[in-house]
Amino acid sequence: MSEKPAAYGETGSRRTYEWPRPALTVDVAVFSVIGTLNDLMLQVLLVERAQEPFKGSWALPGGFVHENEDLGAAAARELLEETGVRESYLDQVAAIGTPGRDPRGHTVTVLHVALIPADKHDLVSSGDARMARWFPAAKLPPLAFDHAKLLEAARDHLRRRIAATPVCFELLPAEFTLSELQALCETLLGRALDRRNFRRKVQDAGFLAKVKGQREGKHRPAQLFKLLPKEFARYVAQERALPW
Amino acid sequence: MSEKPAAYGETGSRRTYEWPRPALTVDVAVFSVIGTLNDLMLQVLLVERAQEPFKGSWALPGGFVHENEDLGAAAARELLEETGVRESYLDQVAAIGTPGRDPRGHTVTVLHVALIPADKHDLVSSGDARMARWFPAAKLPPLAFDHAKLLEAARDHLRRRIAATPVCFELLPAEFTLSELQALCETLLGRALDRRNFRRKVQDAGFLAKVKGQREGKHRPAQLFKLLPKEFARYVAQERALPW
DNA sequence: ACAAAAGTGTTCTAGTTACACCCATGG
DNA sequence: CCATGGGTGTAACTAGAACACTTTTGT
Repeated sequence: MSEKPAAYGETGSRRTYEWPRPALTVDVAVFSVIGTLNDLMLQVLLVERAQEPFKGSWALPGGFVHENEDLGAAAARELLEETGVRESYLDQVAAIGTPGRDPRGHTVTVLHVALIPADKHDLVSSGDARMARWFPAAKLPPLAFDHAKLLEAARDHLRRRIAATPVCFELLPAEFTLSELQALCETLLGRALDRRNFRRKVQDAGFLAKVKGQREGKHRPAQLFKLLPKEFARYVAQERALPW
Repeated sequence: MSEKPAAYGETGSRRTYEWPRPALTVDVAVFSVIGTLNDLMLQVLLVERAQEPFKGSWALPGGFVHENEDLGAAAARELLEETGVRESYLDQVAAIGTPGRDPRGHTVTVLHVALIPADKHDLVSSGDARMARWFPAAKLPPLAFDHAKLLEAARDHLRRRIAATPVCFELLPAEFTLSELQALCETLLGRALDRRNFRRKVQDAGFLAKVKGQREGKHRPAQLFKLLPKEFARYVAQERALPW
C-alpha cells in the first residue's frame, strides 16, 4: 500500500489523510422465489428511498460499512436492519466505484447477492420507516443510482454460481420433491431442463435421500427428499460439475 | 444505501459523517513468466515497504484510491507508479475488509490481478525509492499484512479465469509457436497437457493463423502463429469452452 | 550419429442430449 | 373419465483422454 497519504489510524502528530476518502457502502441484491412449481417466480427485494437523492425511488438495500466491520457482516446487518430479513446465503459479487455513480460524491460499493428461503419472507417494516417490498424480477420499477446495473451484475453472478454451487438448497424447505428442485433450478438459470436427465443425474449424485412422506397435491403425490449435508459437502469438495 | 450517517458529500449545514470511514486501497497481484518452454516460470512482482508497519517486508503493489477515480484505474495507476509496469490484463478479484488486517486501522482493499507480457519487464525504480522485484511464485519471501492470503486468492482467481478466458495471449509476444502457448498454459494452470490434443483443439478453434516465419532454435524450427482478434472475440462470445 | 524439440491420427470412454409412454391422484 | 403432474430407460452423439512414432534441425 502506498504511503503517500498518511495512513488511516496513524496516531499522534502525523498529518491526517490528505485526500477525501471515498465513502464505502455495501449493497445487497436479494433474490427469492414464490409460487409453486409451474408458477414459480424469481423476485427481488427493494426498499423505497426516504431521502434525496432519488427520494421515492426503489433501491437495493444497503448502507455504510461500520468501523472494524467485515464486508459480509455489513451486508447481512444492513439487510436485517432495512428489511427484517435474515439471509441464508450471501456472496460477494464485486466492488463498484465508477465515478459519478452517486451524485453526492465518490462512493464505492461492495455488491453482494443474497438468497432467502421461500418460507421466510416475513418483512419487518424497518425502524426508519422505509418500505421494503418484493418485486418480480421480470417487472422492476425504475431504480435509484446505478442499481439497475448492479442488479444485472448480481443476477449474472448468481447464474454462474448456480452452475457451480449448492445455492438451490438455500431456497427450498428441508423436504422437497424433485420437481420442486428442478423448477427452482430452471427459474434461477432461466432455461428449461429435461426432466428425466435431471432426475437421473441428481439422484446419481448421491447427496439426496428419500424421506418417508409424500407431497400431497391436486394430483399424484410426489416423493419427498432431503439434502444429506455430509455427502453434499463431499460432492462439492471434489469440484464435480453439478447436475444442472 | 443507508441514510443513517449523513451521506458523503452532502452539502451545507447537515452534520458530517459520524463514523470514521474505512480507508480504501487497491492492491495488485502481478504475474508474469520468464524462461522459455520447458523452463518456464511463473513470477510475481513485489515491492519492498519503506515505512512501518512491516518496514522492509515485501508486499503487493497498491495504494489508496484517489477521489473520483475508478477502481481499475487506481490499480493501473498504482502499478505504474510503484513499479513502472504497464499492465496488459487487469481483473478485479474481490474486496477484502477483514477487521484487523491492517494494524493502522480499518482498511478495505480491492484486490486485482494483472498479467504482464514476458517481453515488457523493464522495472523502473519508483519515485519514492522503493524496490520492485520479481520473485518466483514458488519461492516467495514473507509478505506484509495479509498479502500472502491475497496472493493466494489472486492465483486461484487466475486459474479459474484461464479456464474460461483468453488471458494466455496477454503474456505472449505477437507471434508464438504452439509449444510456447502450451507451455504457458501449463505454467498458469499448474498441470501438464497432452500435446496432440492441445494442438488439435487449439487449431480447430479457428482463432489462430499461421504466419510466414519460423522460430529458429537449437533444434527443429517451429511454425509461428498469431492470434486473430476478430475470430477470437467471436469464439469467446459464444462462451464455448477454451481448448485447455 | 545423436540429442532435442516439432509434428501428426486413431481409438476408447464418459458424459450429455433427445425423446414417449404409463401411473396415481383429485375433481 | 379426464386433467394434471409424477415417474421411468434407451439410443445417438459429442467431447475429452490416452497413446507412439516420424521429422527436422544443431552439435
